[in-house]
Amino acid sequence: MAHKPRKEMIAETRAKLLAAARHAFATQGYAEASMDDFTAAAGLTRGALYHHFGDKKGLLQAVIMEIDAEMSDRLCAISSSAENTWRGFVDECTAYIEMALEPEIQRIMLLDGPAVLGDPSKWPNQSACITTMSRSIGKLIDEGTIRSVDTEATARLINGATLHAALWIANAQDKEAVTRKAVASFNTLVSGLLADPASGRRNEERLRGPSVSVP
Amino acid sequence: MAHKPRKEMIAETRAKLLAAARHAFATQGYAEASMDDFTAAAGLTRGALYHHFGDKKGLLQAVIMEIDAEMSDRLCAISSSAENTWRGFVDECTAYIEMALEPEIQRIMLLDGPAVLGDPSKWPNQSACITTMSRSIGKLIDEGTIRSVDTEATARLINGATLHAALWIANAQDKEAVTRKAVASFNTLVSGLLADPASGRRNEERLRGPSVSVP
DNA sequence: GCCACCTACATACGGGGCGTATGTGATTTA
DNA sequence: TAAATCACATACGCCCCGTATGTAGGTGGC
Repeated sequence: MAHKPRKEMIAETRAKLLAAARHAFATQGYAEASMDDFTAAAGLTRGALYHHFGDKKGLLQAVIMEIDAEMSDRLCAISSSAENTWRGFVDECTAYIEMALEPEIQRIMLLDGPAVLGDPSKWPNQSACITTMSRSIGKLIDEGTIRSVDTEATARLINGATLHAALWIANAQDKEAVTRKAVASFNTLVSGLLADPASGRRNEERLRGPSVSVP
Repeated sequence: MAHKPRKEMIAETRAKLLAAARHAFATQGYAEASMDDFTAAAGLTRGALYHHFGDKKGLLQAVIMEIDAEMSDRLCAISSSAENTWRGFVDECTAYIEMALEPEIQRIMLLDGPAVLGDPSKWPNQSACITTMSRSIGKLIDEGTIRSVDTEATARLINGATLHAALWIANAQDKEAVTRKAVASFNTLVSGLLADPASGRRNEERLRGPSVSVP
């Protein structure tokens, strides 16, 4: 195995740079992360970085696309394995909150990403998470479970609500108590979407229990 | 009027620095704004700035506190002048969306602020907007208009939802169409809070019309 | 199989921005 | 009026980004 094929070597260095940057951005934040430092940690120099990603923003964009794809995969897996569509939708939302509690996602996707690259809806990946959630909402409308609303608008509203809830939880002292409050309020809110409010309120009681777990 | 009193001169330079920084942060963003440049634009130097605000972050914090106070005042005025509590609450939410459409607020309060200073809930001012909204929700619960939910949690969820809606609208091409969709979905969502869903759905029709105007 | 070429990456250079240390003139206090 | 304080300016060094240039190893044509 004297030499790996060239393409493979290139992909490997690219991956190493991406991983190093991702780690640095997650732990120190975009602004504080020195390109010299984390390229050196990957056994490379800034030259390689500029060759592959253009500039620091381009690097962040690449990191974000990677994380976004991972998040989307996780959400799809969750919603597709639920017993019914509505339950899958709620699971998806709570999973979103849980993901937003992860420091890496919070720092890169929720704080630095929007500040450096602008509104996520304009990101190249078109924020796959929103797309996933929009699809779930569309299914619920087709089923007649929820009222006929604009899927993207609703997805964005819910997205924003859960996201902020996660930020709140992550910075709270008593995470469990705050999580419980947030989930309860969230369930009340989304019950407004249901076509049959009465059934929604029955469901709500059932859901209030094991919705979100805190690490 | 040979010389103004000293205290007044000091307050004046502080205000000049604050205004210059606020303008620079709003138009160029925190990271791109050069302290040398905008202090010079105010007829001063970085020395004055470090004397008054400690460092660049401290300056941003001061700017944020100023804007936050202004936003809180505006929201209070709106909710207190409504015909009833629920209507005041909805007005408050739509006003929040409108404010988030202003480039200055969007850039400083929604993008750079959280990225540089961390979660707004930990800001010194405790984000007066959230407090204002929590109070409104508390009143609605006392009235029996809405169901008994945790006020802060609900305020944060709604806050996040409206905020994201605003970001979405601001970056859309057809702002009016997007605004209409967002407002409609928002009304559907918050109807989940109402104690009497049926009355809520009646109200909703009434509200769907002139809720948010786009500049 | 040799040579010109290209590509992936390293090295070198310049500029700008932040933070700090130090200086200075005006104002206050005794 | 002399000393001390304070508001602000000046000067310096460091770090970090982006670009321009260099180089070695692989690639393709003949």
